[in-house]
Amino acid sequence: MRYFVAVAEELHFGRAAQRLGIAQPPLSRAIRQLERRLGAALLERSSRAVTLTEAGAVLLREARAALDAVEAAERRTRRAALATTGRPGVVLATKAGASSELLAQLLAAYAAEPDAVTVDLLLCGIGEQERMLRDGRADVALLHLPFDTTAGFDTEELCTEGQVVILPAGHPLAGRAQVRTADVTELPDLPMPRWPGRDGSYPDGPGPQARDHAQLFQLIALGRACWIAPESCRTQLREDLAAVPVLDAPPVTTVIAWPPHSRSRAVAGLVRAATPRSHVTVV
Amino acid sequence: MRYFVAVAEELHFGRAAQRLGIAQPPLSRAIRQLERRLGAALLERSSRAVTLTEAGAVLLREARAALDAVEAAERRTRRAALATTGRPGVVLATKAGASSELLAQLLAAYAAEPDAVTVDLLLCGIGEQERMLRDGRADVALLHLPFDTTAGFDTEELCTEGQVVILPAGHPLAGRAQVRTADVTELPDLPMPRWPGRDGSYPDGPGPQARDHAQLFQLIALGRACWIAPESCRTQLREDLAAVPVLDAPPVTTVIAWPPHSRSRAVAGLVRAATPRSHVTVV
DNA sequence: GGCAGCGATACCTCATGGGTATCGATCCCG
DNA sequence: CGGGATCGATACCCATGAGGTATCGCTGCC
Repeated sequence: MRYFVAVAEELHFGRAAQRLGIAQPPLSRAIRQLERRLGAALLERSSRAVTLTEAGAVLLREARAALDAVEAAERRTRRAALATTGRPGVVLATKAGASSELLAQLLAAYAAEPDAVTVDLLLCGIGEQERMLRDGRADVALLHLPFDTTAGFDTEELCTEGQVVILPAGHPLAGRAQVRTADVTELPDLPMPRWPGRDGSYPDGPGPQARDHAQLFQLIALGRACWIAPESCRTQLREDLAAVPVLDAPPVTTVIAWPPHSRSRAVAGLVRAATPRSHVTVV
Repeated sequence: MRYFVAVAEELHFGRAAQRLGIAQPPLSRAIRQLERRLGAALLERSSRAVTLTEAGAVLLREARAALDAVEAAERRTRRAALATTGRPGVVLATKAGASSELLAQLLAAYAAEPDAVTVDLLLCGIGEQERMLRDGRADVALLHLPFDTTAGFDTEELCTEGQVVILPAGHPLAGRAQVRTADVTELPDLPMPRWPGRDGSYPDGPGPQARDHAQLFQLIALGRACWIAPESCRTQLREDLAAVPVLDAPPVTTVIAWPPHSRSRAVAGLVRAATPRSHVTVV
């Protein structure tokens, strides 16, 4: 299955074989044998290009999920073994540079619990938290709707906030009490920067390229870009930047998410610490 | 991993090997090797009994999920291949004998869709739908909260209904307009029947044994048992049975559920057909 | 104390996964 | 229009390792 995913992603037997660290002929045979076992044509080989069939596309999705599940099984078992012999811990995946205040509160609240263990933070790129949770590199994650998808996880809502546009301090719009999306997406002098995708390549289009938040803020301060972000980022803004609420931007909801069959008491503790409201309303 | 799950479930190398169709020594070696690869003690062997360690319990849960995911990948790919060459179809898992009216409506509404395909019904025992969905034997399922758990699936609420107690027509309580749970659980003459678990064995306790709904209704009609069930079962009641609403029984919510990464247009169609309310409210 | 039950070990066999060399079909380009 | 380059398939070989049989060693138990 790992083999099939590699070929389906590369759409090229040679490169896929190289990526897998094996030769090309065994890979060809393995795929053919998988096709015979499943009784399904997975790839269309036209001697010049390889394309996925309908069934191949289905298998690609399902196989990714399955491979993530076995990786998660191995990783979580290793961690569980470490936890009994050495220092126990729990891995929390969160977006780099987001919700620092909420995160600090959460960590403080959890640390106050009687059986709290070490919380290892895993700072992820855009949308990487889901993957981390799925393949076991993280035990629990903070996700941001509507950007991330919570499909397949148990979640608990933490907070909802509006979005602001981040502008250079001197910009004409920076004095406004509020703006609308159209006001800032159509600024020819301040285009949205482009972020690298998971493969490290930048999408086409106008706007400068930014690799991280520091670069992003630098670009904005220089008057070369603007950016829309959740309100809570205000606490991290430099002095030469301004934030103006965007009225019609979708509100961002932060949720804490964990794999549905998790029985870890550390994860349960974190979730409990993250949602004190339920206790409050009960009392 | 299959090997480990077998041993962890049997807690006995010999029986597990037999179940797997292999000899005992290779199984011992495979487990030991898995333990070395993961760097974790999974089983406590005390020469007279085998028990799970902490890490072993984690792996058991995770490995079950992973194995289900792998099976699901194979099954769904096979079905996808069949769908392109032969007759396409979608498998709907539902509890045997439940929500027949809702189900009929759903099937009718879906059949009216332009690109509807054959819907194969998979009638499941108590709580089996989740398993079917997880390991790919079903593409979509009707679940009943709070009995089933929707963990790990995408869901859409269909309807919520109260519960009724089913009594013999002549019973004193049958004339009441409503009862409370305590009124019927403490009837010494009408105990709740016992259902077989997933392994086919009956739990201990009072009450007759029933294997299916026909037997259950027969027992009630004979004045040997009573039963609490969702309101909608009234349409299937025989004439010699009566149903009385139970005030404080938890309401039952029927939801349609599907695996979160499903991109099947048939599943999407079924969900759309199941939730016409969104269309209605829009119009 | 002998026996039965159970997991571990020793040793053998063969199926299978992987490697190298090569073929056959396209497409590209001069 | 033909030669070379590209890429997947095929043929053949070898080594690893999964699985089988026989047996050991430990531990309760009658």
